[in-house]
Amino acid sequence: MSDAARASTVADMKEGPDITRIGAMIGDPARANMLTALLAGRALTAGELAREAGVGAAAASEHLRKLEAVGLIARLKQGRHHYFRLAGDEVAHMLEAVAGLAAHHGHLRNRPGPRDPELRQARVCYDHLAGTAGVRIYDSLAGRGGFVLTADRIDLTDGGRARIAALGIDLALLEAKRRPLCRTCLDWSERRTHLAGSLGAALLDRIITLKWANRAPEGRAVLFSAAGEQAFQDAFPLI
Amino acid sequence: MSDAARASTVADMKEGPDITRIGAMIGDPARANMLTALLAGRALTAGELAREAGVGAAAASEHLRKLEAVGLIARLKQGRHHYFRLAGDEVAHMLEAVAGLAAHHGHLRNRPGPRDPELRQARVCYDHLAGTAGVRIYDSLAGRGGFVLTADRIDLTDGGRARIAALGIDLALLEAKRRPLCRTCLDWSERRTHLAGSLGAALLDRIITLKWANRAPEGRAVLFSAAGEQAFQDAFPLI
DNA sequence: GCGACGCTTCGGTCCGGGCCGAAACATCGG
DNA sequence: CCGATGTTTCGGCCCGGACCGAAGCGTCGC
Repeated sequence: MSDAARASTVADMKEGPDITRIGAMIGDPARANMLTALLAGRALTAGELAREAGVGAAAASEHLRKLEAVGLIARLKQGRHHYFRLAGDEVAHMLEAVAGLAAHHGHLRNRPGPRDPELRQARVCYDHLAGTAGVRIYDSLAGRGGFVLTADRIDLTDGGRARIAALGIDLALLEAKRRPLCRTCLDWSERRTHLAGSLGAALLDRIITLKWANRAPEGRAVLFSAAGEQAFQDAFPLI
Repeated sequence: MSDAARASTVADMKEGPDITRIGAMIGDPARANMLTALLAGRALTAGELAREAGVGAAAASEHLRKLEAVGLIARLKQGRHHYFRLAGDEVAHMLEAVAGLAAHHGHLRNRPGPRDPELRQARVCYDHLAGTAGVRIYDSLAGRGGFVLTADRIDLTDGGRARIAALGIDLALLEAKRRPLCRTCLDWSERRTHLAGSLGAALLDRIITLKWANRAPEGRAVLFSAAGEQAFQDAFPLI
């Protein structure tokens, strides 16, 4: 049997979407490093991503072209720089799901790194808050009847809406957008669900605006000030 | 810069778990087909997965060893067969996330197909009946005192022997063989035990001989006729 | 005991693709 | 215009790994 004949036979057997292309993207170390770096939610240039991946400019360009072709990242040309970002929160959600499995099975990176505790405490997951702080938001809202879980959705209750509004977030503005308001996202460090979607993004944005915390200049860490930590815990009490 | 030096530099930059190994598993077409086949929730043998993947037994064995080492699938040795299933619902969730992205961007493959419900209703498990029908045989015999369960054996009672004989099965012939008469086999679609062993094989053979059902020309499906379905339910009433 | 069957291991082949250096292209500042 | 800088494209090297056939085990059935 020729390779072409076998390939077509296999293709006929397939059921469901073709997950091979996406898996191959994550399966390469250089591309995995790029995607992990982009999980911080910031747009990075080709050169920066080449350094993150540990490869030369030529190899990086090839990788970025493939990632864009598959639809995992988006390109924005600005002057002589090419900026790249994740294509959407669905990509971030998928990457976190993979990372969760990897962490569960003990496939941790060679060196935990000095920033690892900070990352577990609070980090950016694409555009919302993850880590202990992210889970706290979810638990606080859930524990006080802030939302109700249906089969596959989260719906805010009146009480939950009031608490969100008290933080200065305009819910009507968020709901006008096509993007889902509430989504769950599995946390690889806490192995718990936290809040994603436009509301999750708005909450992170509000926390930064209120200066409760600042984003680290590089990476995904979110650093709370002492006063900000206190205000955050008051805003999202447990039980 | 040497490869080793670059690798350590990259390791220092890395944040979070290593997603590369899992991505590489999904990235190979043969392994992706295996995982997709296992997404149905049933346990499949190495040979069946080799056919699903479109590769030989040797290549399939290699793939299954790697998938098991990474923790995506679990192995259950049963006789000379090796059954494989997904390691857990988290694996399924991750695969669904990847498949969702693939479907959103790429093109859909063949849909699950009409055979799937038939397989869950009645299918061949090595040489005996599994699925809803297989479980029904076990439940009917057990519920009416057809056999008694000891620590590790199943023994037919006189009442059970009479019911088997009434179907036209020569029990003395079966017992003359060295193969165990009764065995239990875990059903992966029903998650229940059903009847295996030489009696289980004889029952399936009898059902085919009596033309209550026919085996599908391909695959494992067992298709009951309307009259055969009625006769089957009369022969194995519940409670 | 024997052969048949399913799965794994071993040895070897071969192809895809990841990488780099060099050159081409694009953009900016002067 | 010019060189400097960022990115892509091209040509070629090379290694990892996917694959198969054959041999080695273990299990089943007679």
